[in-house]
Amino acid sequence: MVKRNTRQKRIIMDAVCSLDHPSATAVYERVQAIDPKISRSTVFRVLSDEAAAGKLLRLHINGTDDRFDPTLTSHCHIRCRVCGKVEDIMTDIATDMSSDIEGSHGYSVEYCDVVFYGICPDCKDKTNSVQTA
Amino acid sequence: MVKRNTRQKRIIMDAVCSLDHPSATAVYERVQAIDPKISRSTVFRVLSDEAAAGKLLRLHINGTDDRFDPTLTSHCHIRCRVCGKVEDIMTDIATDMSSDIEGSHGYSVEYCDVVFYGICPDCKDKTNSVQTA
DNA sequence: TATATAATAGGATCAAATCCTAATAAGGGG
DNA sequence: CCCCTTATTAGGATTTGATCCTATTATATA
Repeated sequence: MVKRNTRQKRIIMDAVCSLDHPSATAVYERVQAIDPKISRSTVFRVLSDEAAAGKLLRLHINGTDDRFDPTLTSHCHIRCRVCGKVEDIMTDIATDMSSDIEGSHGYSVEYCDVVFYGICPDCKDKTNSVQTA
Repeated sequence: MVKRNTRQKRIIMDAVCSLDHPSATAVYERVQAIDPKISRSTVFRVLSDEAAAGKLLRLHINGTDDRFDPTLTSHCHIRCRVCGKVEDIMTDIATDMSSDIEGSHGYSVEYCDVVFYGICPDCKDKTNSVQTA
């Protein structure tokens, strides 16, 4: 008996998928709304375990707590420094970079995190309307 | 009177420069060895302030606490998952990527973090010698 | 269905980071 | 060169994301 498919685990994974790059706390709040009996430690443990098992990505993004991402294909992220939103960027540039690094630095590269920081179109629009008002 | 050049600040910045991508705690320990009267909160505050002022980079790297880097020119990082070492990779690929993102996603990109994870040449050698032994 | 044990609930605990306030000292003005 | 304003620090309290601990629960196999 290796791994059990528990109700808690299903609810937690559903929450990750239905939210947008949520933090563990955000997942916990969503899960609480569905079943208040599910404990914080279960949420943190399941997220950690699933990330360690490669079922989720665990993202370290400047200025926020860790985020979780069910999208496993190679991609980048971008965070708006105004509204805090994190978005996927489906590009595979990192793969080319990884092989460059292998050659030039002698590392075996296993994984690559690329995070852009900036201002999203929505927040740019808002800033502009304030300026022109 | 805008900003003061204090002895504590000088010691802390020297420590960051003499260490290799140190965490705040590593800086604190180095600083303690020089002057045990300098408090932990001063170290954390100075590092945060200098990072916010753009005098240092603050790196969020998976599986470790924040690291600080006095190198301000655009570059990437790589972390060995065996020994934990963090190295600079002086490449400017991120700049090209940033302008791509501006075009395709409408963001104003201000900054980009690129972190590779893998195994450094030293740790690879050790692994090999164990295997062949 | 019975049972061995993986997984959870809930609280305790840990550590990085921040906050608070009286005391200190940097550095510009006189 | 010294004084005075106030930015900065020391030191401890506090916050918070995350992990750990243990009795209890419930999954999945025989």
